[in-house]
Amino acid sequence: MPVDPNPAGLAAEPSATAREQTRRRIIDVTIDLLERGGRDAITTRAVADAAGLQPPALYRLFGDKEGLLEAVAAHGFTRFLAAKHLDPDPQNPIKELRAGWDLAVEFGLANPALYTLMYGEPARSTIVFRMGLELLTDRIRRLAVAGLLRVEEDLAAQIIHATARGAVLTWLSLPESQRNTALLRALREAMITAVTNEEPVVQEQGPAGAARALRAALPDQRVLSHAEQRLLTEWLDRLSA
Amino acid sequence: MPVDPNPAGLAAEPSATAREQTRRRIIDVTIDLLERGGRDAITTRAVADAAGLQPPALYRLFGDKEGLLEAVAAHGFTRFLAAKHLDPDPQNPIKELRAGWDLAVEFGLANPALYTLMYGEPARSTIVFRMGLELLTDRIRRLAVAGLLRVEEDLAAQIIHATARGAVLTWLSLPESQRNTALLRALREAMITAVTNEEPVVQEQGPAGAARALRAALPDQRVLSHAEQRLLTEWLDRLSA
DNA sequence: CTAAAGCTGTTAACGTTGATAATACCTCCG
DNA sequence: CGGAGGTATTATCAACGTTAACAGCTTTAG
Repeated sequence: MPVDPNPAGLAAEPSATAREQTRRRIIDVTIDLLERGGRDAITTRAVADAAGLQPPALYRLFGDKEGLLEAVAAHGFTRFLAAKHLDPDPQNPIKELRAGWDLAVEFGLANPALYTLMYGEPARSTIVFRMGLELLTDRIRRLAVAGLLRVEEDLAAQIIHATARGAVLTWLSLPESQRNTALLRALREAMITAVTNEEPVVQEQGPAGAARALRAALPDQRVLSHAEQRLLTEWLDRLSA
Repeated sequence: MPVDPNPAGLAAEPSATAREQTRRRIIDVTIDLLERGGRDAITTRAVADAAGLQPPALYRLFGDKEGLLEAVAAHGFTRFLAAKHLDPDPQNPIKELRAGWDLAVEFGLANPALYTLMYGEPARSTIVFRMGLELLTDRIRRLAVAGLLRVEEDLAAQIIHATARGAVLTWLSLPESQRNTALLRALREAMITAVTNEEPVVQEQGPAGAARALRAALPDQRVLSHAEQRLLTEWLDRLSA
């Protein structure tokens, strides 16, 4: 693993290092090759040729063909997200969740070869997989704060990802004549009902509202001891104030 | 495409033709190689060697490496289904639908390499894809007859397939420490509510929802000490589950 | 019974692929 | 000026998918 050529992080921001520039160029031509000729069009020779290099140069920059593919996957996704502008201050968290799911699916349908590269084999690119999941955390957090989350946050992220992944891959497997957007809508709404509550379980947002809601529901719980519940109740009272 | 050596369908049932026997042997050793060494372990030379043949023999039997992989995918699935015995006269079609979905997912989790081969790339094996969908038609038909189907039959099949596919691939992408069968249950029930008219069981919310809301809002609070917040977070995690 | 036809499988080889060692270029710094 | 260190190149390797040419064996035709 090569070290950062600019460890101090000084200046040098405007134009990235030459190394980074060639990396970007290679990644770009690789994505181009991928979308043009499919997965098998990516050979070290073809990529090097399209980037104006010789094959061994790739190995110094990416270590491996797998490394190149990982870099391509990661960059392809972030590039797509950068093109879209996300609502900076959303108000309806469920609406926002729908939009996020649609965005992920749209990416897959618009870049089938790249998507297949990223999410076809489960073995590859746990990095990209985690990137995608972490992208959801903010949205899910907002749902939780609003008292709209039906399941744990991690599980919610997994459900959202799984439905989107199944939607994209199934869609791409269907012959065009059988593709119907009703499939996408149905899966999205199934995701919504699995992840969210229709009615918020807390009246007002913030710690105080949530604390009051929890305090009201506390008598039903069975996982805390009496002593724990006593102390918890005290804290909830303080938080409610 | 070679013609059936026994077009009349007379006798000759007990032992298949020699051609079919070697095909089976090759397919078997290929599945073995696949499960043992992953996708890349399938090379024409390795397969031929394991089957006691020379590589060109494969080309006469399967035409192509892709043809071999198709045959492997198709046979792997049917072999799994043959091992399970399906309820010949089911009475509750929704229960049967759940069982069918579980079966498909179970197959994926038990044969990850084979499943990835079949359902990783959407381009490959539209044959196997259709086989899987058609396997659902009977179950879906029974739902429709009972008046329990919420959507068109084709769409229902697609939804069932997509949720199972997303479930398996997502599960396999997760590190073992994060795998939780709640994901599978949640996706299965989401599928049920999307496909059938069954009223979703209004699961008792209890304190979990409020606990999740409070946990998400906790970083904003200012009335509890660090230590108190730590302990509280732990309790909230338990209450959320 | 003999000879042609047809499978089935082999040997040998071709072009391509991912990958690496050895080497040349080039720039920066003392 | 003269190394040092990074960068890219040439030459090459082993492995892969695939094909042509040919050899053994069984079945069928005359």
